[in-house]
Amino acid sequence: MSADSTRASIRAVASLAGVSPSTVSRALNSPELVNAETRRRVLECAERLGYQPNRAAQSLVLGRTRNVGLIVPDIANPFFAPFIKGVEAYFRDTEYAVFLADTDEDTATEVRLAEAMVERVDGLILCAPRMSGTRLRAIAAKTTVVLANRTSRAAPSILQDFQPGMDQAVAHVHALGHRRCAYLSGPANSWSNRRRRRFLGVACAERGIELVDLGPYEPRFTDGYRAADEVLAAGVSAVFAYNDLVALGVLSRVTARGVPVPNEPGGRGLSIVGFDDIPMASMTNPPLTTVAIPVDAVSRAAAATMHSMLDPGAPKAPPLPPAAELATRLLIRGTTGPV
Amino acid sequence: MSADSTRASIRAVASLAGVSPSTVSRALNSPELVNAETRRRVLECAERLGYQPNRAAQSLVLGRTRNVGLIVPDIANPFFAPFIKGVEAYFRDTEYAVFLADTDEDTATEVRLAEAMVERVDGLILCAPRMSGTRLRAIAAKTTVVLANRTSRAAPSILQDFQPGMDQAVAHVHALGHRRCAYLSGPANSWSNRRRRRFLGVACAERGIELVDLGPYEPRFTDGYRAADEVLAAGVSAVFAYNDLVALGVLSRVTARGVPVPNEPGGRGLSIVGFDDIPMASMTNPPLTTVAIPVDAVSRAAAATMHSMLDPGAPKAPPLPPAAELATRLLIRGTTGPV
DNA sequence: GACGAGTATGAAAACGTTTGCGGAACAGTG
DNA sequence: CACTGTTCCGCAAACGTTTTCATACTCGTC
Repeated sequence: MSADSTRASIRAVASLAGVSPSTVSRALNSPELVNAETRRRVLECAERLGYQPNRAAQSLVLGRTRNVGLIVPDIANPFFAPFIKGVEAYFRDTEYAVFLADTDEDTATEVRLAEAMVERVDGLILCAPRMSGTRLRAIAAKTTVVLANRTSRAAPSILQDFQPGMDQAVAHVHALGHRRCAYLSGPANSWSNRRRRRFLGVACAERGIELVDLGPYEPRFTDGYRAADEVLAAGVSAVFAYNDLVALGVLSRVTARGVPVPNEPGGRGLSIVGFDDIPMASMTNPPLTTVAIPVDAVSRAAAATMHSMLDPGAPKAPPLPPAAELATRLLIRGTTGPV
Repeated sequence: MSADSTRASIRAVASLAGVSPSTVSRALNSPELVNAETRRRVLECAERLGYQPNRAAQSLVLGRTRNVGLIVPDIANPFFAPFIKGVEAYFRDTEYAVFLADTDEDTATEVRLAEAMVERVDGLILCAPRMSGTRLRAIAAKTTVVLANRTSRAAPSILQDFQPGMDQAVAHVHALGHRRCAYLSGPANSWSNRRRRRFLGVACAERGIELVDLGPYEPRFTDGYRAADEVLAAGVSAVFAYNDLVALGVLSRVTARGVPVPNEPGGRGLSIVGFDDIPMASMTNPPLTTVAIPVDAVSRAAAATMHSMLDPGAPKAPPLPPAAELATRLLIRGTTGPV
């Protein structure tokens, strides 16, 4: 029921195999340095004793933990689930284990967690971190970090190219006849939010669409409720939400208020465009038109980058996927229609 | 950009403070053993050098890592998110860090991950593990384990009491006039599934409701699609799904096929009852009637149990919440109606 | 038959802590 | 003053590995 019964040490297998601990270590880590026959014997003895090298001792002498940390703002946000899974899947058949933590979208928690992790990992993957650039640099000084959805000179970052998706979305909405739209802003200190807003602004300006800013809102379903009423009050015919959760909140609330989605011939109604393409987005009624993010590519790229930074000679790890893979794109479904 | 620049060791602060390493260690860990003044000086020096004890060295000598592992079947299953958050929140202001891993609902992966974690943690919280009892015992022999949603003699388990919720659900459906219902089974080797099915069976038998078994299905939205068609073919007026994801899949597919939810006066239609009360459940149209699980209580109890097993003298950790807290209960929303 | 080049192995140091043991200083007691 | 007890602190061992260095042995080669 507990971790007692003194696990077999390297010395135990050494004496069982009639060799020195050094030889056991070599047999395990650098096979080419030991005689094939003794190696076989050592391995057999190790197997017999159920020998597992003590991680702490290895870490101590090697100066590395074989752990990597992964910090995301919110596990419950379905956008991050595939990201997490991607990273975990990458490291699964690696000697690394991954520490996952969730900051609850809170910057202070994020910093605390990052500090706590630094001591236990070789590298830290920060997904959409909100902390200040200074903090980020401080962390990056202490360990290897890779950023996703956030730029910084302190560490390499994996980014999506928001432009194509945003451009397609605006073109789509413009083609449907919308001329006055709203943007539901996400957290103010979020890099994603600023980028999305920027490209949206550019695309709208190019096409002569008037853009109303609302928010900021937390990227949660319930914040979409709040947003919905403001959207309706703002007198726009279409709305771009910071992300799908907010969009779905809007959809739910707007529908409940009897406003048709998408717009109806009579001029009433609202078109909604989300962002992320979370699984739920295709399950609603009507299904959500949204800008899809190549999250698998992003997570794999982040993991691979980390891996190759930690083990420069790693066998896996294509350095970086071609930029094209990271492009966003519009998925037209049921929540957008002609005005 | 990397983890170099040789962090300050305990020796460095010792020599700066003009004491021996032992004294520094004691000043940090057992304040009562050192003179107040020297302690102050040591602490100040440690602070000045930004000293952080080397975790690996501590682990090596203490034989404990101050890490706990948490393994769940699927992060993307929104039922687990609150569970994870609960555990993480509990350990946040503790000296423990938590390793989270996701098995992708795969037993082999689960075993692999558990094995990998055993070397890196002091204890393992297994949420709804699918592995065999034998395996479970093997793991429990190597480290401290706490189970959630799974019984075993090998380790303490935190369970929900499915009975009240199931009973309420059946009573509700019975009151609405349903007499022939289906159960959409979850994974065959899932303890939750067996329990849910059992109590459901009993409650239905008591009230003279005929119960049709369908499945098993994976607990995913898309499996709900598949299930929906079988449900419709089975000629039942109400269905109990293994969990909310499946229920929502059914809802989506059934609605798409033009079958009203809930039942209409004419005799057509279907009533749907889910299980878990995931956030999405209240967001659909109509919102899902479901059996809510006290997931916060379960996760906190699991974490607290682990904590008190690891540090018997822990200051926090109320041993176990009263059993009542762990009872499930029915949430009547929009997907159930009179037949 | 000595020598150089490999090849295979062991001894020991090192990694950074914690902690048992003992010693020094000091105060209190007879 | 001799003693006992306390308080504070340093020495050194120990934790389980990896790796450097040295050594012993085996082969060919001149």
